[in-house]
Amino acid sequence: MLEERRLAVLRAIVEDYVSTHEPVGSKALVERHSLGVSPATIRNDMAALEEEGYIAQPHTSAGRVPTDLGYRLFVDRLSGVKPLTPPERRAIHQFLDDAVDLDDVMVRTVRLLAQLTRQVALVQYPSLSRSSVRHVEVVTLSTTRLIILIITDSGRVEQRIVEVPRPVSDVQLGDVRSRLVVAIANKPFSSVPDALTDFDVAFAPDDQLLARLVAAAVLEAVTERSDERVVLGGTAHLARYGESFPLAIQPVLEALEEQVVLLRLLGEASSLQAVTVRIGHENPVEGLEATSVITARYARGDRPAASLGIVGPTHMDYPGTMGAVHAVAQYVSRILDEQ
Amino acid sequence: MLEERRLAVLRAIVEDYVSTHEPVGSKALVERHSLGVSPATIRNDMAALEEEGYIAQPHTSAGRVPTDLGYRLFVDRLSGVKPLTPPERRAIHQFLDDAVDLDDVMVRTVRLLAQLTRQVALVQYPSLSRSSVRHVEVVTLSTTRLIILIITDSGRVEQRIVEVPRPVSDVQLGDVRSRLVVAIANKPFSSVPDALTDFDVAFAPDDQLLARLVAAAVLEAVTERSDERVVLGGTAHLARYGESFPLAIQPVLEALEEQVVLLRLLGEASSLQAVTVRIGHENPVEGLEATSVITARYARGDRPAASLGIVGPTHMDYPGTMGAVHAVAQYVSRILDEQ
DNA sequence: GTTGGCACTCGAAGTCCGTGAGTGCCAAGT
DNA sequence: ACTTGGCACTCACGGACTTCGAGTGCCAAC
Repeated sequence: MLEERRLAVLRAIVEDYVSTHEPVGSKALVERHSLGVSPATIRNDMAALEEEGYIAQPHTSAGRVPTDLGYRLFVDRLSGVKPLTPPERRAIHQFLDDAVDLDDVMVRTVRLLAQLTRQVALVQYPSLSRSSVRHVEVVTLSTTRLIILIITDSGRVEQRIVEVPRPVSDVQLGDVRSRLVVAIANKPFSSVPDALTDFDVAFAPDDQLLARLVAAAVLEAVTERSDERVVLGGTAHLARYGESFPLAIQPVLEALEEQVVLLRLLGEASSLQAVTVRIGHENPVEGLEATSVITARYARGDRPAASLGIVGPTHMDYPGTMGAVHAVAQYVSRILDEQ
Repeated sequence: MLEERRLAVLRAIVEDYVSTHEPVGSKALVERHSLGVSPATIRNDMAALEEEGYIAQPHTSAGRVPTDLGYRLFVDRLSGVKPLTPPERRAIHQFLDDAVDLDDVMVRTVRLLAQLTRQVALVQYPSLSRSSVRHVEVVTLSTTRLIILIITDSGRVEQRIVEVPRPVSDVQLGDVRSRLVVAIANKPFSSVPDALTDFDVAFAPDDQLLARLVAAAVLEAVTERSDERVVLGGTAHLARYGESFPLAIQPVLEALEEQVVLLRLLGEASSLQAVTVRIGHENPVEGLEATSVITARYARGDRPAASLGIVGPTHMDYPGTMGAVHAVAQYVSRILDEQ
């Protein structure tokens, strides 16, 4: 009973603080929520909550503000995931259905997510590591430059440019191409390294160097996890917090410019269904101590593909944002599946 | 004599304001620059300059600040383009020489430019309109989905996905592919539309729909100026102006999220050699009234390819920034040329 | 055309309250 | 054993007031 009300108080504090962005006091709390007790009682609960580390006062004689720990408890036990409204769902549909290719899906998704959540959005390209090779093509750009194209079953195209020391004849090229196709076409990426070991030995001695170079480039394209590309959008939302809040945007913008950082933010998402929330200091990235990251995985068919999510201030609308991230991940999965 | 000193005063004001970001007064001016006259004289000149609209006072009894017009005069007549230091040149070299493909060149360039100028950097992909088709490839992704790849002579790969109503046989596909190659391989983009008119009539009636769909996709890829892609970087620099300056970053970030806007910023650059500077309100984009844009064209071989540049507050170091933009454009031209 | 002098302006920064939201604690009430 | 009203206390915030000084325009003298 007692414990229960305390949690209700915490929930109310989080909700009020998120909507007003101002420290919330006992009196205001009683007025805005029908808690059925007096401010004095609330004060006792607040003192307890503060003791336990869930809330804090910016200074004596100010209202309370949730701590990271408070948000954590709120997310874990006090809030659900708010489903989207039908109009929102419809908007997602319309927006994503018009996408023409994979790049377009990614760009549209990031825009959509930024718009829905009014936060900075991140979308990772589907992982290559579970893709397979649909087709390989080798084309000359000039006499000593080749471009190798690897088309995956997901419609993604990886390219690598190879410089060769000596001009390549059409015959040589044809030879390499056909052997390459035989070796790796329709094989999963994971088996390509095996398939290409000793790729060069079958060639005439003069062509072995060429074969080696091509094989190396293919290998690089397949293993180098260049799939780890992240699209970013909605950074303007960062500027919305009119300096009044403890969110210095410079370090955040800086962090977001690093692909590596973006990958780390998205990378550690857990299970497929759930939405992952990382709050404030829980976040492994320097410069983002005052932000929370909400991510979800999306899938292609039955296998997880990659993650998407948002970055925003810790005092955000968790239920709503989690709902949006979840919904978008689902829809992206569906879109990819259709293709 | 008189006229000359007035210009010297304007130059001094711009230089001081750019370095201190504070309105500059007559006394400070005399102290920091050896103008050889007294503050009172400077005041007279300042009054004249203000009369003519080159400088303004934020409020009575404050120093002067250059107006957009003042910066314009400064750029046109008072400042040169500051060449880079040898170490800087070396850094550019090293940084760009490691690029492995076109995407990489673009990404590295934008980083480099942002770092050198400490401003937001923009780099446009080389124009496709002057490219020619190196090779075309058609590959099936599933029975009813094809992917068309167009490899340009600059090593860029354009892709389009085509949905076809009926499954396509290997024979049909081979037919389409070979005819497509005959029709457009090694032709400049500009002549592709002509080359593809009536592409379908040579096919068997049953295959004409397929041919039409493929031709349409190729045409779209070639004409849709999808070359108009801009890479953006260094947005964190926007946050450097600690709120103290009349640069609200939100509208700027918003503007920079629109590809269309970026293209407009880069699009109207003038001649190949010169660096274009657009100051404050001269800028055609809403939200960027308080920023200046400095752009330069880069080339591939002898033909202009596209533009790159930076966006920053009007009170920036014009000579240095112009130097950096110019130098980077040159180096990018060189790199592209080598490839 | 230049200069020193001088009165004037006015934003920035500091100081000094008054106000009020908010707190913690306590004793009384249920 | 909680809850509650009462009460003294704290302290950030905002307004009013003042001081300070950089900077100005103007003018008479050089």
